[in-house]
Amino acid sequence: MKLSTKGRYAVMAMADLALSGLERPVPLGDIASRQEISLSYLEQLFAKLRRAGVVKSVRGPGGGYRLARGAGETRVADIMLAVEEPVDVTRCQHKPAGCMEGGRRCITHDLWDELGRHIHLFLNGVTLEDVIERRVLGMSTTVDQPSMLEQAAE
Amino acid sequence: MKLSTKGRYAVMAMADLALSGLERPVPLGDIASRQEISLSYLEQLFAKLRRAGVVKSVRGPGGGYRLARGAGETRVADIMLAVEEPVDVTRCQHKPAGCMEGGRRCITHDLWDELGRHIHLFLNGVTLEDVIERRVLGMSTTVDQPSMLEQAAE
DNA sequence: GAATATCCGAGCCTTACACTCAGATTTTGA
DNA sequence: TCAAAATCTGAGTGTAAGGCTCGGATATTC
Repeated sequence: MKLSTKGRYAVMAMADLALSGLERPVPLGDIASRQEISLSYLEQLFAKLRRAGVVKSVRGPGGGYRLARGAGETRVADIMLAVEEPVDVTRCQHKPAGCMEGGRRCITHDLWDELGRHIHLFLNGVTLEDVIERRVLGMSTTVDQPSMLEQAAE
Repeated sequence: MKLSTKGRYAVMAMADLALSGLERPVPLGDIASRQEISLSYLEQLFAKLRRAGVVKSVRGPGGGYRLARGAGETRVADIMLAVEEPVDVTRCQHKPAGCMEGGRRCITHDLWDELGRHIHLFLNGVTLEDVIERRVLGMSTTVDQPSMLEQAAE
């Protein structure tokens, strides 16, 4: 998973949506002015989020976006994956099996693999609800690993 | 901490150095050809690594680079920090206290903070020795948290 | 039918990444 | 002593991606 401000903007906007979108759909213009993000840019991000099934849209006046599921069921990892480019990552990834000639994996392959998994595990363990309830601090010292069952259910 | 191929190249080269540099200093040309990285680019990376105290250089014929400390004491996080740009990270970081007007921290501030700490903890828990001994796989499911004492010693 | 919203695609500017080039400096050893 | 091997250094280059703008199409409400 890649990490750039694009993903951060998306999560900021989604947190804003989760906070203010309890009743009616929230127009992007509102989020744009509150979070100081360009409207057109937000539109692009939310197009991806919609295609990924993270939000639903309502067109026309009184329309806007709402969460597809509850804030407690929307994981930060889903948002990042929807918005960020699909991981390029060196010359390791785009060769089918192994990144060096002769099909061997390069010496650091496992490391990046593991780091990616690590980041994903963390972001997958944080929901939008955690974010807006400010329950995130300290999570990396007391990691709450999702159970095997939860993992398998995705 | 940023994550790009620059850091990956650096770790690849350092792993190569740890493997082949047991006796004498290793010239960058050797690493460049083995890892298929441009020599001039490697020179730039190793200049940063040297300034950070991660490697030592020996000039002249028969010279090259060697690890400043042992492979077991060289942490991946040190390599990444030496080489990667010093974290830009949204408009959160470059304002002294709080990233929104009025000194409040934005709603997602804690999240990125915690993610950064999480990544650092992981990479700080992996040494070059772990990498070349292929002991990395599975680390993120059984996280070995460095003890508080180790943390404080840095 | 006018206003409000999502949709969509093209394009622009800047920056960083990955890399090249040309050369200076230090040291070895023949 | 001098040529070769190596680290150093700074300047510059091409490309791609990130962040953003613009112009408009489409859908829906009042």
